[in-house]
Amino acid sequence: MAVKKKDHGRGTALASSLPAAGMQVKGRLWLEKDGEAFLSWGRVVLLERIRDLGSIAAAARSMEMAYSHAWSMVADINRLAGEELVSRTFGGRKGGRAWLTPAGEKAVAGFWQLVARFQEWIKHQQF
Amino acid sequence: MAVKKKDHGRGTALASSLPAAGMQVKGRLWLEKDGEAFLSWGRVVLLERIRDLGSIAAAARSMEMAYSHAWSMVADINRLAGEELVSRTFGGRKGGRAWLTPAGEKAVAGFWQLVARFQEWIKHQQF
DNA sequence: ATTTGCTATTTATTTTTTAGAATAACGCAT
DNA sequence: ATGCGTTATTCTAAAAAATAAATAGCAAAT
Repeated sequence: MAVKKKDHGRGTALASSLPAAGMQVKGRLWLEKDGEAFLSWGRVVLLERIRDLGSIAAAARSMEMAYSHAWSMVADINRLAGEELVSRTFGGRKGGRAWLTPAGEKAVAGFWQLVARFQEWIKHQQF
Repeated sequence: MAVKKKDHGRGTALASSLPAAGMQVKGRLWLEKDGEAFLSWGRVVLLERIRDLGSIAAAARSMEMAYSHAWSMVADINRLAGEELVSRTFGGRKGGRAWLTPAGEKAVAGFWQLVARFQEWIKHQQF
């Protein structure tokens, strides 16, 4: 397998330093709202997949994640954001669909900007 | 309980930004050697406890960690370092003891220096 | 009305991770 | 030589996390 589908787990690094003597500094960032996990790598990837694929079910499948898990993540994200980052309808010929609101798009973009700064910082760290 | 004893788990942040609107940037760093986890917060705390308490068993107890888990962490750390960061003897009146080698002390100090830089960086990040 | 494929929700199962228990070996001190 | 509390090691149990399964509701299109 060329690229792992499930490369967004908890222990997985978001950034890493340039290797020196086989030793690398690895790191991970996430956002908390009122002390509760709000956005992390995996969650932001999920949001992007929802945007790209148009449904929570398809997004979950593409990440080899259980639908119920993806669904509860979306519920948490919307609740903690205090507004909908993901909107959806259900019913209809195609069963329903889900999409990112403008606030959702902003959150995704903002997270990746933060990650980019982190990657830049960590690149210059050494042990 | 004033201070949690087990505050060094995988999902626990090493650093966090100043809270803005209830939203905080949290982060975690670790070191990998040849792609395998080498030093992380929990492992470095374990090394410090070994230094302070003089045995792996006492260190594990103080962190409410199973001895067998602490023991295998020490084995991994020494293996990945390519030299002993923790030395030990066994047998004797007091059963045996463990201590940090100079290389072990250096590793602990170096890790906290890295963490300090990380905390300084993340403090100024915002989402 | 029926079909369709999703959302929504709960419950059960599996997997993974971590803790715990149990046993042997060790060697110094008594 | 015996007792002691550790290191060392393996195996089992428990806890946590993730997946899977199962069911109902929905509304557009046929």
